[in-house]
Amino acid sequence: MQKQLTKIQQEILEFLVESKSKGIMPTLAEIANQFGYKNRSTVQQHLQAIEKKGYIKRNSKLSRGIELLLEDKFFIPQPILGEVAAGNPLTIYPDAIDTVELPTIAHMPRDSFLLRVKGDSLKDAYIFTGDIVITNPNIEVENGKIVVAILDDAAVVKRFYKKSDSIELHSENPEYEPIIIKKSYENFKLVGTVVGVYRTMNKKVG
Amino acid sequence: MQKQLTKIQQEILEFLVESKSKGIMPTLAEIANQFGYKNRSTVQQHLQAIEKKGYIKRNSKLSRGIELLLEDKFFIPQPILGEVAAGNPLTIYPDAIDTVELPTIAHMPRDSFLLRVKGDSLKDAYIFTGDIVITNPNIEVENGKIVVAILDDAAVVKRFYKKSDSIELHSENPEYEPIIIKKSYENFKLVGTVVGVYRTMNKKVG
DNA sequence: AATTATACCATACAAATGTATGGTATAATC
DNA sequence: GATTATACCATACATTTGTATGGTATAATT
Repeated sequence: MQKQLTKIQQEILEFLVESKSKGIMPTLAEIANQFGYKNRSTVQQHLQAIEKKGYIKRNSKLSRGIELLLEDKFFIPQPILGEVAAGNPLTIYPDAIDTVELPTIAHMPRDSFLLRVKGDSLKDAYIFTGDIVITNPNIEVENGKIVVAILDDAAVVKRFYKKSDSIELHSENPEYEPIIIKKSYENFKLVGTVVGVYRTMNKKVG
Repeated sequence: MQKQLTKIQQEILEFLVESKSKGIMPTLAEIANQFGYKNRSTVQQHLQAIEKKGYIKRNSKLSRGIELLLEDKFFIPQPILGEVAAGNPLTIYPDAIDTVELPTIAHMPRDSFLLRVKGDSLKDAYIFTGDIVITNPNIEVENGKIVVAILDDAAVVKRFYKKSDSIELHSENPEYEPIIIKKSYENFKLVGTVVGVYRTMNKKVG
């Protein structure tokens, strides 16, 4: 069991976790700057205290060498941009509707975003309500891949098939009919390709 | 479209991706050391070339300040240590049996490892054959969590319940009976807690 | 009353770090 | 034949970085 951190130590640790989620650990100077300290020694001493209590490990003389221990106990909120329907289309929201607490284990590349799935039309592709799909708008959409698309101002996640004069969005669940979009139809936009599915085990599922 | 990298540039870029997956970008000196260069300027010039071709961004004067662009095109092979049965116990392998290409989006904490699931006893917890479970041995096992355990030299992934004089491993699939282990039984060992599930979308599933 | 933990500051220093400049050599391209 | 890209080297330098030491002040604990 870890010892209790003081409020300031907790704030510094949170800053470390947040930094790590952005991909780069801060230097002492950057931490000092963040908290308005005029001196790196102040930070140094806080870090020593945090290390002594077992939350981090400082790698001697290595720049940006702070390691987070107990990584999976640190959670950072990530915005969820909307809910995406695996069954019938759902409305997509302009701003983040919710946040999901991803462990620092799940790094977000800058150009990807998260969507939470609602509905069960992709259940035969093993994607379920509550799953977070990692969506990348910069990956070329290919036949047979699972994509996120906006159709009439609603978002869907479906398997993509390009035909000669139309685009078909298939569900894997036979209860749902494929959506067929004629090429002339304008209220259709591909958002991105689903590159992965991530599910945390923090909350009991099922 | 990106310009073609030379072989050396490609190797350096791969080293950067690998480093990032380990959580910390290298300094010029560390790269030089890795490739046997006697001088940081050599690295500096390679990085300039890689940046010019659009693969990375160097943040001026910032230590370890290399950013990876096109992150989702970078995949790093991670060893899968074995197969884990969600149904009946499977043999566990001493060494890596395979590798999976995880995108850099899925960060591996140093102390976690990957196991590939085989079997469908956890299908009601939405874990299926082929899924990669991220397992952390340093997280306290709690009631109701999904854990990996070794039972008679076979590995299983099940939901964990501690009773007064026994441990029960439950499947979510009613077709499988719970495994009940008496406290006196010795050929049982908890391996770790499943902290996440990752599934790539590269191969067609279903 | 004495001790300890916390929360800052200033000053100092060796090593690490990114950067710059100039040089050599080879292969490919124009 | 001239130019350009590639692939190294050496030397140099201003900053950055982690670390060390010593100091002040407050609150909590013994």
